[in-house]
Formats: sequence, structure tokens, C-alpha cells
Amino acid sequence: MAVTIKDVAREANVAPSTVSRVISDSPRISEKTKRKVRKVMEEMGYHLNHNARVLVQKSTQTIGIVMKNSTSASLHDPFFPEVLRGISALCHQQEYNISITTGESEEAIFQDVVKMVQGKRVDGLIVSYSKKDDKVVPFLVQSGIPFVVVGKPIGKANEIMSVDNDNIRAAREATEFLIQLGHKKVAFIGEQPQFEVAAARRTGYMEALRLNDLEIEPAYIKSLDKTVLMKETVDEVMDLPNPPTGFVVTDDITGLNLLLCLREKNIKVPDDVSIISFNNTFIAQLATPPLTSIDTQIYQLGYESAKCLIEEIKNPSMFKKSVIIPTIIVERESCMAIKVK
Amino acid sequence: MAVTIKDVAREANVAPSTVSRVISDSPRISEKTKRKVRKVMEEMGYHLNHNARVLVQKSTQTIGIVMKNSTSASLHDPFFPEVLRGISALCHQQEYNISITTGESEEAIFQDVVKMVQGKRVDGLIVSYSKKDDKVVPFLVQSGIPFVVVGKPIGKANEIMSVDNDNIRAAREATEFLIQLGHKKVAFIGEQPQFEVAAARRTGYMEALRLNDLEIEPAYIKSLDKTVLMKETVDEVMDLPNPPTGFVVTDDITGLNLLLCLREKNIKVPDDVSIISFNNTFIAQLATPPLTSIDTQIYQLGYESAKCLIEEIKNPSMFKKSVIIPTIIVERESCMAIKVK
DNA sequence: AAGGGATGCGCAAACGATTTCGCTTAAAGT
DNA sequence: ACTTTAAGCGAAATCGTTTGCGCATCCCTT
Repeated sequence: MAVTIKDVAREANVAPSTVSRVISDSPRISEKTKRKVRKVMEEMGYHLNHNARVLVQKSTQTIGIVMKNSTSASLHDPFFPEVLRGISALCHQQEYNISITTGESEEAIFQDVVKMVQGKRVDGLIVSYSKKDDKVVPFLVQSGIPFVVVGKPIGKANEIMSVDNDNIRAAREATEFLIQLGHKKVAFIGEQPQFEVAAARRTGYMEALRLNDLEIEPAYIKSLDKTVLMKETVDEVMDLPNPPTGFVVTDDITGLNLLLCLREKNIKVPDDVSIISFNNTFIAQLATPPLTSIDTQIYQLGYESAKCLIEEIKNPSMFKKSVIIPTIIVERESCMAIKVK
Repeated sequence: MAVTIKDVAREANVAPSTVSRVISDSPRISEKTKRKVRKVMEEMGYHLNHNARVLVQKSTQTIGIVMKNSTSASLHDPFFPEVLRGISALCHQQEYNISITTGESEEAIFQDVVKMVQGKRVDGLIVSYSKKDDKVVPFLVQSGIPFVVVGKPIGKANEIMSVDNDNIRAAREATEFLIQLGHKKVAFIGEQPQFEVAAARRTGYMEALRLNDLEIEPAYIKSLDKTVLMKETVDEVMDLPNPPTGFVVTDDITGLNLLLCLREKNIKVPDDVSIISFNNTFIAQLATPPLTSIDTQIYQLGYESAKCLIEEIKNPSMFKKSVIIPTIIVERESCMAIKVK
């Protein structure tokens, strides 16, 4: 049995309440008593029981992180680890703890979330994705618990805090980057558009084409899901009578994958086709050739979201702010000006 | 104020204790009462307060995961996310929660761990690395809390549960794989040898050389740390008068990195030099060329470690078991038989 | 009809903190 | 010298559960 506040109190000849006040360094206790009590705590090896405190204070000092299906994507993509890193950094600094969902299916994850909030295990949550028809966010808004989503929330944005990039713009810039290099036929490969990021980037891509008076070629626009192999979609696009010379892809992994598929077809990057990807995770620079990538500052995304969340937890504000993290194009070697023939 | 067990009790005309027993589905309560109580719980929207339960039961149903410095390595390397995935899978199945450390320096992480165990926030821990002179493991053994380390623990192994690969052997096999292909000059690049994995793999590498009557060339053995650039070490090795034709590297990232550096020097893989790496994370197959890699079954590593831990938590055994996860060479395109001249 | 299990629930004491009041005691004001 | 006032601390309630023990009630025995 561990030593409790009462044991300390007895040993120090004070009341438990006094010990408690010493712990929280209350100004109502004299320095003398504090010293005495602290000494006893030290001697007895006292340690605060977190749960007991939580029970009465009703604040867990813990935030929950909900990821998307860990099986498929979340933990394979360096994205999640990186936002986690950002979140983690802030949490540590603010002395908050992190608890993550363990579910693998959407439903299981949802149940995890329910348990977290109903069981009062967390003070707030960060939802690391934004997806159409997802039950998590609606549940959270109606539960009233503070939370923030990384990405642009679907629906009534002013009731939901969020931290996001301006993905439409970023995608537009990425596409225009290729256009500026002389590419007139640029393709787009993204995640399924249920994910808001993918959708936004796709519209940014189309916007760029439109603004530059380029035709939007539906055959150039592909979205990936687990069922369809990258190789097939690359084949489909590159075997077109009039294949693209540039690709905008929504993440670095897809970029690597594309690189690989093109290599199999003996298509050279950047000589034959250029590639620009998103996220600028560490693998972008490790690719051969290193990928030009839009840095979405994932770490910051995580850091800021934790910051917003904890602010909100500490004093719930009327208005739910949303912050936009800027993006930067990081040029490497996967893009090349189109050759004039 | 949320609805408590007492509210339910009042509404259902039973005692709080009865409600509690209904929750745990005790056989001492009649089906009739159970139905009645459950109905009331449903109607009132009752949800168990996790902390209150923890306080009395003394079991948090939560395990802590300690990672190595998140800043530098942990979350950049797909290794950690992947073991997390394995851990997560088992935890979900066993209804355990996961809480991760947030510290970034070794010292901060240590403090996190102390808080977790002293504050009774977790029932057990998984230490996702094994490093020399680390304070975490010693602290855990003397605290008496159940824990398991992923990797081979330093020191008295029979007091510590662990889940690991046979890294010496795996490295020997990897090296011999190259030797079998005719390579006589094979180099080794690994993490700093404070990390047990790196050390083990290095000795496996040397063992292979010895067993095959090959000279151990110190200039071929390199270890990486943050301060030294990959490029430099590659230069050092390849600019040797008698450069190696094969590389054993201790992880896929280093493999990618090596690939990149070689490309800069216009050295072709696998034509000029062969590479075999460790872990077989997803990036191994996305490399150009795809890397031949030793699959260490990271997911299993995580899964098994969680399994051991939870078993131990449920009934602490006298002897601390340690399990070895087999490794498999996954051949891809980064190795080639040496050309006979 | 009395004794003897089962069976079904309730009482009340934990669990380890925090916190609201109120009680001393001593210093200060008049 | 007597009231005020503030400083320093303690008593006890509280947070929401679980659980050991005990008390009825009911059905069987004999």
C-alpha cells in the first residue's frame, strides 16, 4: 500500500488538508510548515495519486487523440506520427497527458471516443483527420467537450475549432508550379475525396488549371483507395494516348509509389515527367530523386491544435477559433521545365 | 453534473451497490432487477465514471508506452509507429488504454515515466527501445511495476520481460546473404552502439565475416549519430582505395539515405553495390530500387510485447519470460551477385 | 411448523485526494 | 484592556465507484 496524504499528515503532525495545500503550494500555509511537510513527504516517499485528484477536481489533464483507422493508413503514413510529435511537444510543456485511440475500424474508433468522453477520461480531444460522414465530430459537438480537428471540419465551421492548411491554395500553387515550368498536361492523384484534404487539394488543382486556361482532363484525375493498386492507376494514366507530363500527388508516400511505378515503365523523373507532392515528410528528401513537396508543416499543425485545445479547456470561449498554417514549396529534384521541342 | 450510480439507484429504487453489481453483471442480482436497472441507466444516460472506478479498484486498465527521444528519431522512423500499431491492436482487443510519454529529452521521458508509475496512472509499461545507461529500465525494475522492453534488455535478462528478434543471427544471415552473392567486401552502417539493436547487429555482421573467413575491415564499419552526416560517412567508405561492394545497414531509412548518397556519387545500386537493410518497413518497398530488407516483424514485436505485459499484469508470474520473433529476408532489387571479372 | 439453506439486496466503509468553513491564536487597533 | 482582524490550520464533506458483510425473504426439508 502506497503512502497517502494521510500518512504524511500523521507523520508531520498536521491535517491532511494542510498536506494537500502544501502540495498545491497554497499561500495560506506558512513556509515553516511547508518545509516540514515537504521533508516528511520526501522521507516517506510520498507521491500524489493522480486518480484521486482527478476524481475530485474533475480535470484529468489528459487529452485524447483520435486517429483514422490505424490499420490501413494512419500509422503507415508519416503524417500521423509527425502531428503526434507536435501535439506531444505542447502537451509536455503544459503538463498534459496523451491518450490515444486503439480502434482499427471506424466503428471501433468511435466507440473508443465515446468511452473517453463519457467515462470522463479526457479533458478534450484532437481529431487528426476530417472525413465526410464521420460520426466522431458530430458526437463531440453534441457532447460539449472541447475538441479540435486537424483539417477543415465538414459543416458548421464556426462551432468547431480547427487547425488546417489552406489546401485549396496550396494545391493551386503546386499545380501552378508545374504549369510555370511549362507543363500543360498535369495529372492529379489523391486519396478518396471523402477525406476533406483530398477534396480540397483536388479543387485547388482544378482551379489552377482553370486559371491558366488549361483543359481539365477527367482521365488525369485519379483517387486512390485500398482496393485499387497504384500500379494500375499509373498505367491507366500513362497509357493514355496523350499522357501527362506532370503529377500533383497528395502525399509523399503516393509520390514514392508513383516514382516506383514510373520506373517500372521506364519513365524517367524528372526528365520525362515531373512530380510534386504534399507534406514534405522526411521520406520526400529520401526519395530518388528527392521529391519537390509542399511543406504543410505537420509538426506545427499538431502543435497548434494542442495549443488551441488546451486554451479552450482552460477557459472555454464563446467563439471557436480556427487557425491556418502556411505552406511552403520545397524544391528538390523531381520537377523539371518541359523541354521545348 | 453527470448522472451517477446513485441517481440511477434512486430512480430504480435500489441501492447504489445493486447498480454497481448490475454494471459488472454480477450473478448475485436477479435478471429482473438487472433489466429494470439497465432500463433506468439507459433512460438517464448513465455512464460509468472511469476514475472513480480506478480509484477503488486500483487498476487503471491503461498501459504506458515509453518511446525514445521523439524529437530525433522515434517518430521519424516508421519503427515506432509500427510497434505502436501492434500494441494498439492487442490493447484494443483486451480493452486496455494507451498512454504515451511526451518528453523529448531522455531526462524528460524519464520524468514522464516516474509520474506514470508513481501517480499510479498505468498498470504497466512497454519500453520501446533498449539502450545502455538508460535510467528507465532500472527504475522500473525497482518500482516493481510490470513492464516489458522491446529489444534485448541490458543486464539481468531473467528479471526483465522482453520481446525481441535474434538480431545477431539476423545480421549474420543478412551479411551472409551478401557473401553468398559473392561479395567479399561488405560494409556495415548502424546506429550508435549504445542502442542494443545496433550493437547486436554489428556483432552479427562481424560473426558472418569471421565464419566466412573474411577480413574484418574497421574502415568498413560505421555508426551514425545526429551530428554526423550520412553523406560524409558514405564518402569516407566509398572513397577508400578499396571500397566495399555491399552494405548491411540497420534500418530502412538509413538504406534510403545510403541510396541517395550513392546516387549522388553516381554509384549504381545494385549494379555497383548491393544493399541489405533491416526492418522491412513500408519504405523499403517504396525505395528506388526497392530494398532487400530483413523483416523484423515490427507489428508482431508490438503485439507480443503488449500480450506479455497484459498477461503479467493479470497474473504476475515468478519468471519473466522473453520471446523472440523470427526474422525473414525479403528479397527485392537492391542486391545483386558480384560480377566475375 | 420449525430449522436450514439459497437467493437477492442494502448498508456503510473504503479508495486518496480537494475544498469549504470555521476555529484558534496572536498581533494590531482603539 | 478589550475588540478586531488576519494568519494558519483542522474537521468533515465530497467526488463516483466497489465490496465485505449482514439482513430479509422464500422455498425445501423433515
